[in-house]
Amino acid sequence: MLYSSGMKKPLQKRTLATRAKLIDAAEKIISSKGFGALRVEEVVKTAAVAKGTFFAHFHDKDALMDLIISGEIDAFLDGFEQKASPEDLDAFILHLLPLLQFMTRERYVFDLILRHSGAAAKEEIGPIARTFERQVMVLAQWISDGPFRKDVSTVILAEGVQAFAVQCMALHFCAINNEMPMDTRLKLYLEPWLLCPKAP
Amino acid sequence: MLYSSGMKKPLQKRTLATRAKLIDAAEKIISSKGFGALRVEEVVKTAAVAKGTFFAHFHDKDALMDLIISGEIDAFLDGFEQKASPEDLDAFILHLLPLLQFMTRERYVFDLILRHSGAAAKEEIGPIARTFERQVMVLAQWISDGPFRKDVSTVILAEGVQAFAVQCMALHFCAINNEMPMDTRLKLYLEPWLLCPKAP
DNA sequence: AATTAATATTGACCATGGTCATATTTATTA
DNA sequence: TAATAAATATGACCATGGTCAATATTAATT
Repeated sequence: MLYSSGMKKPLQKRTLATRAKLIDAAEKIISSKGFGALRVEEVVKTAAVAKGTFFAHFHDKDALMDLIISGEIDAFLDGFEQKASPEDLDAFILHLLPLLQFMTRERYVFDLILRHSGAAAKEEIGPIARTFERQVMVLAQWISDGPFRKDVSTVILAEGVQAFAVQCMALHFCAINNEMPMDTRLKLYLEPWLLCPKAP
Repeated sequence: MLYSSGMKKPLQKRTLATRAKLIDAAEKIISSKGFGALRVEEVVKTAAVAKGTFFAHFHDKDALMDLIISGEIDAFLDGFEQKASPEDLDAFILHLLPLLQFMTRERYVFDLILRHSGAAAKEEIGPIARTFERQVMVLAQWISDGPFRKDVSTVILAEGVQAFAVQCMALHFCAINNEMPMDTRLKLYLEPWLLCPKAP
């Protein structure tokens, strides 16, 4: 079974070791071939365990991806919390951009993130969904610290930024015509969203 | 092969007939068991053709879904174009709601729509992606006709509405806690988005 | 009508994610 | 430490989407 934070005794050395072997194997494959090329068969072969073992540790392939990708997103958020809040809209977008670029580095990754961002339909909220909540908190802080509109709750504003970011990322995968870079498009949305009761 | 609008001679009676059989079979299955339960095997069995035939008509299962779902969305948009534009924000949301409810009737459907809304990574823009473009046009018209802000391009505003709607639908699938109905949440976003330079 | 070219259909086969009864290992108890 | 219970690991097996060389049908050409 899958041990997520707050569950009963996930102890037992062997378990942790196997789990680590699986994750290591997966990360190795991902770093050489990308997320989309990961095959469960190859993970278990690399980790030298049986196929069934994989599914004893992760509910499905998505769950492993969820875990690994959320780890990367969390690293970005850690970085965000380190740095000072951006002092204007351009800096705001520039700060955010690397995360958006990671999320769109592969179509597969973006689809998976999208699919998991709204929390699993199940009872348990997944790792990526948690990073989305955390992202809202970070963005809300940025907004609260910056020269942005004050007539709307920072959380709503932050959720809006997230929605616009998703929109931009989705359009990023669009057909030929759409050559507008993500950050340019994002500014198009965020200007009227964050700077609305215009200050001169 | 798949004949999308604007391609060469899709004629030949037999082809059209087979294609219709496949779509009919799919719709029959969907109406009785839902989109998520559709199996290609069952479609071809119901349509009394071989499995390979399915893939001669549709690039993959998603392509068929794309076609059928886009048909339903287009029906909503037809309805929207029939009726007069909503005269305030509440009516705006109420008009839109049935479409959002259709899109969220099954998790499977929502995921598929999301995946296809940003246009296939390929060269050809798919049916659902086209409905999204069309939706922007309809929403832009609504916005232009209604008592909404005029300081931003109606197309940008419409794209924003779409982004917020997607956000609300995604959150709709969230875990237990999230009991806020979609329309309530949508209003939370659209009020500051569409009514920003507030009129009394 | 007969021949040829283009198009459509077929179904055995493959790739890959996921299941589950059984076996093995670890923890607990007598 | 031996016996027992609980937790883990195993791999044959299944479900399902998708491929493709071979076959059959329709259209075009003589």
